[in-house]
Amino acid sequence: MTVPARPTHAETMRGLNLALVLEQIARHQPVTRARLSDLTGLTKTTVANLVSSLETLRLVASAGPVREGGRGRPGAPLSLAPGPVAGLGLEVNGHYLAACVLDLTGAVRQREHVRVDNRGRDAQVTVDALAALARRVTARAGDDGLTVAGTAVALPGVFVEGRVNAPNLGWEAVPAAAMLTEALPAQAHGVEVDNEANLAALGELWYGAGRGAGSYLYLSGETGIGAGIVVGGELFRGAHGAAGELGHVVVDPGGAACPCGGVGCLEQVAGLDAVLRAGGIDDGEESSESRLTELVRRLDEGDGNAHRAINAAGRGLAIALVGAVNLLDPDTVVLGGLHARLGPWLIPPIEAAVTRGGGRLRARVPALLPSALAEESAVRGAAGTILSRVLADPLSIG
Amino acid sequence: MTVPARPTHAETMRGLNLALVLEQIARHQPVTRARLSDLTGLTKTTVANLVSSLETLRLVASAGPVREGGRGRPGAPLSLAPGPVAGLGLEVNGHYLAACVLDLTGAVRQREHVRVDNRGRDAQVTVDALAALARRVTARAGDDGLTVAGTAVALPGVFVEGRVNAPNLGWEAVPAAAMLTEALPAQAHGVEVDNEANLAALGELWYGAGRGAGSYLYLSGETGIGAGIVVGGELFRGAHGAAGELGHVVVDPGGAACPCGGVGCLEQVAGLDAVLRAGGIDDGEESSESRLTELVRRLDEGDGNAHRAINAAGRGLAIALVGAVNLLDPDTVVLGGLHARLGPWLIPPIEAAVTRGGGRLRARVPALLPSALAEESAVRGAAGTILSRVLADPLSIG
DNA sequence: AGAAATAAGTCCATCCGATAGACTAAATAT
DNA sequence: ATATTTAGTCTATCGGATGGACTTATTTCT
Repeated sequence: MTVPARPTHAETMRGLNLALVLEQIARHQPVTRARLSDLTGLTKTTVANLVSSLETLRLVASAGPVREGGRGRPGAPLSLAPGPVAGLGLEVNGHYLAACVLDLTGAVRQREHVRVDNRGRDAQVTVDALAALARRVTARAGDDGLTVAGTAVALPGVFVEGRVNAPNLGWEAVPAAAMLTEALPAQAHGVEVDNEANLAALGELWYGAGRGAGSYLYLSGETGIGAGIVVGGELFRGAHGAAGELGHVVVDPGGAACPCGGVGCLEQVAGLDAVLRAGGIDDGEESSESRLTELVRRLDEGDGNAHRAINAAGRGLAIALVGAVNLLDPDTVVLGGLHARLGPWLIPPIEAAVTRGGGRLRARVPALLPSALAEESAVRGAAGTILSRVLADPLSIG
Repeated sequence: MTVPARPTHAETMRGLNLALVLEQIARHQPVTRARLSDLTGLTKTTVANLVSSLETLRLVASAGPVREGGRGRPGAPLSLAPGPVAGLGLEVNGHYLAACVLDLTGAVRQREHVRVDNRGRDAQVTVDALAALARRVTARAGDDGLTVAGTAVALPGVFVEGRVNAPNLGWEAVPAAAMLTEALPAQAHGVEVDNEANLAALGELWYGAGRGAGSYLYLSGETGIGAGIVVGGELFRGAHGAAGELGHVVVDPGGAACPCGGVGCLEQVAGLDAVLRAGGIDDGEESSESRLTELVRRLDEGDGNAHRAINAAGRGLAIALVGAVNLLDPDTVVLGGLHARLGPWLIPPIEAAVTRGGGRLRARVPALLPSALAEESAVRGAAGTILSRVLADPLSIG
């Protein structure tokens, strides 16, 4: 269906085949050249050629001779090199800053998580703190023999023409990408910025609850509610990159007004503040973390207000998800953040509603899973973005 | 991001470049080889080579020497050949059968529309009638010097493992693709079957209201309500091809039960039957066509029931569309079928609601347009599907 | 009108990268 | 030890894009 916009010449062909071989190595490692020839449909000769390029790029290395006792000459097994290429993932959230470095094999080589209240802090101050964190982590990764090939940052906001609106941070039209490029170490050139829900969805896809799924909806619930939509192993971003604003789907036509301008938005019944308030937990001075823990305690105790709050949230989520499932046809739904914590109470009623609503239309009802990476989904996804680019275009690291 | 699953070799490269050149000819015709070289980034030599292949495939021909008074030697302008390659589009609907033949330039070379009530008719009978229609149209196209390169069929149903469930036709698990392949003329080998809303969305995309849009939601409203989702010029089908079931989005949590198993589905307030019933128009013997005309008459007259009915439908559609727009981020919404007819009454309130709901989050509120092709969207889209395949892979026509 | 300039299109030698198949290497089976 | 089997390398070849020289058709300058 899609025709490439650019011409294809011999080098393009080589790039595509390099990526193809590298991808198969990643998927089947350790793997011999002979097997790669079968997997890719390329000749043994060509595979040997491509592999030798990948070796000089230091993306691939021969792993120990893992034999499995066949007949003829044993093959030389190849695997992704655990260095020097690495991806750096960063995250800014209302309540913390986080960073992690992944090597090509997807292993976490560095991680750091700093609790700090970023809500309402000056954007420049937050960016500087993030840059400092990035420098620390990058330095430690360097000591470990790793070179960061790129950086991606997860932000809880919507991107409009290169500027970020992040209500939960108090950011309005902040040129985050530019500020970060400025503040980050030079080797992190070409910083990418993306929505937290999108990157968390990718994190779960590559390293967490979505690994088997191939196509799903990741629900990112904190103060705001967003969704990352994965279809056929790729993120669905919509026309302007603003897809997935599940928090403002209407779930209660007669309900309360929302700051977004609408009425009865999901966020108003299933967002963090709404749930805590309805659960009878005061704003107070405490962190939302400890207030959430308190809510969970009351739920365990059987407190009536807490249960009414979570039932309302469950009903809202069910309505929104029935709609999303009907529109998007995913095969799994992953609950993250707040809703992963509340999974034990939320999942059964939502599952029932999704099965009922439109259930007769569909061959299979999507499964509902809690996030597997908890607060790390977004940083892992961010770092993975860099790795996935390297895998898709090995020559890009020059 | 995406790595091709298949190896790339010299011939693959050629195929891609052929498609690239052909696509540019389609987009910029009439166009000279020199200009194509600029547009594609391929050398003059290569372009000349590729064009000569396209000429022997009879996909491209030199159009009259349209000069624009430049200096040097004038170029030989190339255009898509208006034959012999053509695509055949078919449609089965509750109330009619339709067919059309498009040549490569997208011109309608044959069309036929047969009013017939297919609801509850035996599927085999309907398929045979469709095949007869296809044969007639194909024969006439043949007299006109056209060869049908493929056939696509639009059905108002959901596809589950190759079988169609089409409640509005009374079809359950009908192996439509197989039956059609059997019944249709041999040259139509490899018949494709797709959802009516999807093909109508493509029809509007290529030849109708979506031509400028690039990314939109097409609302296909008759007895059932479906949506075709176009993003970046491509159809979004979801994990199992069942995306776009907008009719079963929940818009009235306390509302009526729907045969799908859910409660308060959009179809129950904005589907054809629901609107007619609420508008006080009896079932009777008349066709839904004439009943709809009657509703429009009463709306013009200012009848209270009719207005209440359409207001309820508008509210439901607004809720569903606010959700869909938030999730999918299209830049346009196109109303088709029933809702195109009722556009004058529906569009203003929906537009207001979509602007309110989530309006502050988005840079631009999507435009709302009525369908430009009316009942022809789906057949045109179906035929266009064939043409788009030829354009994307010129060698496929051998 | 003739010459110079300009642009389009063709021809040819070359280069890049994949291929097929012969050849070498390293293991097991007899 | 020898035959067999499988892995990996080497070499000639082929398909297809390239760059630059060449031819052709038209406008502009003199």
